[in-house]
Amino acid sequence: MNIIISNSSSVPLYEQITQAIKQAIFSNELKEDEMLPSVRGLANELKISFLTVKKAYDELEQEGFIKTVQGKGSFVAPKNLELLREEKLKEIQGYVEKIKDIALVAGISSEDVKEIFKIIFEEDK
Amino acid sequence: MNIIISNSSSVPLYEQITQAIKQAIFSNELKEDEMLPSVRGLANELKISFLTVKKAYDELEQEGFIKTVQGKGSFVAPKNLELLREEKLKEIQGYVEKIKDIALVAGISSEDVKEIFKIIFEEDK
DNA sequence: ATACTGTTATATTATACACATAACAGTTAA
DNA sequence: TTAACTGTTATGTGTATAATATAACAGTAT
Repeated sequence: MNIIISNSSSVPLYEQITQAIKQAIFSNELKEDEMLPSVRGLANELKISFLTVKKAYDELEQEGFIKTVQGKGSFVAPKNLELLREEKLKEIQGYVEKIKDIALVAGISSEDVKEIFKIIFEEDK
Repeated sequence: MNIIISNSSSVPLYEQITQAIKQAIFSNELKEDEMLPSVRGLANELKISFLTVKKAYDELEQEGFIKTVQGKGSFVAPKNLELLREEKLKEIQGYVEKIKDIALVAGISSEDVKEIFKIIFEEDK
């Protein structure tokens, strides 16, 4: 696993881990049914507590990305393309919400935002 | 001042206040040189601690939206809203570009993004 | 049995947020 | 000048989240 985490980031360590693993799953670096690093193994590798890794894995399992079996380990769940798509849609939703907040505070109309959308999405089509 | 805050929001109270006041300044509900509610006055109105209001006001002053004078009060700063607006537009542009990248990778159509946009921007009014 | 896996419990440290209380300081009008 | 407003500062409390350390417990495989 190639995971880089930063102690100084405002993003919690366990979130950085879940993000990195999701990314690995999306890019197929981690394949279906493949075993993830053990909680203690990854913790040692990253020089953090295994509890932090466990928290990340719990979140990944909660969201359906991995399956964990006590005594055996954690494994990439059978891929569900719809789930992955939902994940990306949520990400986009988050950005749109940020845009909405900015527009609201700055008195920028939804028409102005729509115009930006048009320009960006059509600029190289 | 018509400020609505929610302590169940993940956004800190003082941030909710700064956002609301920025919005009031942008919408000209609060005009240039106009006095803001006193820290204690607004705190009483919102039934929160004046320290929380002060933190919000400190942030607003830090960002140049208001000027505070001890003994007198806090006042809307001389505006340069056009520049601020331009800044915000650029910020939005950056987010839209991120969205475009995500959508491309995940095979999400611009129509789907447009749909998300519609939902988010119309959900509260 | 041993050495791996994951799980759970308890306690500690640090930080951010919000609060209450009290005292202090500047401005203004009665 | 005093009273009643403004903002400022200091101290302490409570809560939540994040991350840690340590220890013990439980399942799996060889």
